Amino acid sequence: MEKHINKHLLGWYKNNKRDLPWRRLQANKLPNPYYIFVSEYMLQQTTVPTVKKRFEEFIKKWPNIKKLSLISESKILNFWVGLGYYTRARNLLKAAKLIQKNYRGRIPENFEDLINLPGIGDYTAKAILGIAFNQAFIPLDANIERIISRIFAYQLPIIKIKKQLEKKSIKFISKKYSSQLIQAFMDYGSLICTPRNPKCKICLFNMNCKSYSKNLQNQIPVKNKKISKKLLKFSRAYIFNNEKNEILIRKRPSKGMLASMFEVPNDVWVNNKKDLIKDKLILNIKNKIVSKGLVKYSFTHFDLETEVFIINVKKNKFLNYRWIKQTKITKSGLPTLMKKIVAVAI
DNA sequence: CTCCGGGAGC
DNA sequence: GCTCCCGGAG
Repeated sequence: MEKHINKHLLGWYKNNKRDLPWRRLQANKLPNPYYIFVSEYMLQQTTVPTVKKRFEEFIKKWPNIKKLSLISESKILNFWVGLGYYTRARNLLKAAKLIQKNYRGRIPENFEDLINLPGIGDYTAKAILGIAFNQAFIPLDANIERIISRIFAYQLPIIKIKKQLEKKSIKFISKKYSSQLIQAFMDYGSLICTPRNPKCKICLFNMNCKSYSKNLQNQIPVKNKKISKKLLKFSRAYIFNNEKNEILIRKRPSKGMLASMFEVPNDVWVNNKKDLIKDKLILNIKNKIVSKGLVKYSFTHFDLETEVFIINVKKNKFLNYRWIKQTKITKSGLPTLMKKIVAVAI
């Protein structure tokens, strides 16, 4: 059955593959390993459409490991703005520096070396080996997990059946066409065997799908049991606007949320509104402070509600701070939350 | 507006 | 098992 499904997938892939910039084939009929390496970091917890917009920009700036290995962390963090999960950017840069130093700039072609690089886990190591080097692996991403759990109609959350999925996935591995098959699976999951309302009617191997035969395709994969309602936290943010229409920003601590990213001054995030404590910068301000409304923002494990204030100040009262022009906010190194906060105020 | 999808580190 | 963001769908 696995061979039969693979054949359909490979045939389908020929005519239906997504045109993605990191997939362009080299003379050896495989993609550029550096492109796969970079794209897999970007694709962790981030959807293809978002990565598509940013990948080519990245490659233009840093076209190979060597170029990338020479830059500083602040450069890559500044680029990463809007992609989120900023640890990925730090790890990508660390990995590039290690590859330049220890492997003369060549992406390692074996599992051991890859998985020891920062930011590369089981999935990413197998994805790089399979897609870029055509080695016989099946990386279990959300698409492939969904397809396999539907084929076998597993009625438990993915997290509970990782072992079974891994075992089943091995039978699908292709020695000869590994690179194409992996990408075929992923595209099929993204376009046909979709998370919601899968297109079972036109699926090429619906006769092999236990979920389809039991009409369970909309229940599988089973959702992870509900995480209790997200915590709501509170903050207040202060837009210091100077006579040149510039806004004061500063760097966040190197640990925790939005680590080392820029921010506008804001109070420590607290669970109860009444526990809010004014940020040091605002304490001795006599100028008029005007509320501009609320910004709600959702993180992985809590939501944040921030009241935004604007204060007109003189630039020379705030030495040792960075300012950015109001007109340059969208292109600035501010993470998305901070851009939304500024947008409410101006 | 709410909900949901998407891997690694510790 | 908890911590890390953001965009798109409904």
